[in-house]
Amino acid sequence: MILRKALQENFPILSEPELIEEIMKVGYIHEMDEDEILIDINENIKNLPMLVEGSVKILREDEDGNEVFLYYVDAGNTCAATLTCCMDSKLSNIRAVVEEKAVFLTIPYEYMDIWMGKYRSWREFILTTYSLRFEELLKAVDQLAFKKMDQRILNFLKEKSNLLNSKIIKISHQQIAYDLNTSREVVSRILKQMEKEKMVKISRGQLELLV
Amino acid sequence: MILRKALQENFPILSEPELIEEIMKVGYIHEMDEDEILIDINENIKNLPMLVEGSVKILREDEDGNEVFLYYVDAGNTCAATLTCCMDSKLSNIRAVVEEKAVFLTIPYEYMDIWMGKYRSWREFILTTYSLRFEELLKAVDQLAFKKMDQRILNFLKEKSNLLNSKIIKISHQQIAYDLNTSREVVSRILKQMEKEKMVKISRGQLELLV
DNA sequence: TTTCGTTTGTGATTTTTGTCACATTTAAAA
DNA sequence: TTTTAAATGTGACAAAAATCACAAACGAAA
Repeated sequence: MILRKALQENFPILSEPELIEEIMKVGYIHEMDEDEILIDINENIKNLPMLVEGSVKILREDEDGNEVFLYYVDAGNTCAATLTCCMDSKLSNIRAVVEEKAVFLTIPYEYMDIWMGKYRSWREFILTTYSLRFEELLKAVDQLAFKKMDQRILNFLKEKSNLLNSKIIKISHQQIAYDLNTSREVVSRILKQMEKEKMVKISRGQLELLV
Repeated sequence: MILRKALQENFPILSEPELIEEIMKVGYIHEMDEDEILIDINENIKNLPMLVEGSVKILREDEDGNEVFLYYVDAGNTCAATLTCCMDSKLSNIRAVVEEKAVFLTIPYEYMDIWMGKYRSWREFILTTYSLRFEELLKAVDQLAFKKMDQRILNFLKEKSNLLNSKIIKISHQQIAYDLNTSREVVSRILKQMEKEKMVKISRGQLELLV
């Protein structure tokens, strides 16, 4: 019952009644707390997590363990990198960490392909997901290729503020540094400068975005 | 006849005979020379170009006209960004420039969705394309996020050498600078250093990769 | 052969980012 | 209240990249 409502509200694109019935049969609800790792790098993924509540941060890692933030996935969406893994049964090439306490609707991967042939709206959902994630990834490329660190920090804060729907962001300078693959000192200096320019208000473990 | 052979050789994944017949009916062959722009930013794309011969370079541009290289598409493939455009009838968010004289098999966009429902192998082709391009894009992110300019140049040359299947690469320092969104001087200096380390041999308008 | 445009070389300087070594501050736990 | 760990501030310095201002070399065309 609750599942049905969650589907209707968050995934209205999935409109075919028979598809919804199938999802009800094979999907199950799963919860995870902030900072828990939903998907790790090189993990073998057997289920597609469709996000019903909360949000997830997608990260990329290099050989030395350096991380870089790619994009957020929030309610009504799922991660394209995961689609790939499920379909081709490959290992995950990204990490997904719960950003806000999350509720998932989890679909065993074997149905993904079956439903592709059977349900028009499932096809639309999968393709829309790819399309959206591709665009998100291009936005990440833009930041990395064209922006200096001050712009990247500002943009990162704006995105996060948007996601949380709050101008107040609980995060340490070190965490920002991890997400943007830079050093804590650099973040601190730039934030200080931004405070001078009345763009943020700095408190311990918290920032208020003023723009 | 030639078209049928081109399909068989380059897109063996498209295995259903009826699909092949449909492609024969609605697809047509199109040629383009080196440096011609196949798709430009903000272009409205009405056809899906499936690459039968040659290769194409995919670029991203920012507001100021700076460019950055994303990945190559070669025979047997198509561009994911273009899929998105065709399906959702959005404008292109990337530029595609012919790298090696190219032959395309062009499909009017209205068939893309129809075939998704009708042909299993077409679905596989589209999803495989998305999956491959997504991975390519992640590789581009890795370069931008984690590598210094010397590594990026070396990697760029290796990719290009691989694509062309030749250790000899005809390119100016300026063009490398454009593709990596840096300055010509930086490229020249780093190449000079790489020459000292016996990694390349520099000639005017040409490089030989020694590693 | 001379001319001219493109390509490459290079030194000097600045900006941006990263690193190191500590000092301080603050919130929470003991 | 005291202790402790995490978070932040800061100056000095190094490294990487960008910018500027030319000089030189080369190849194609006149």
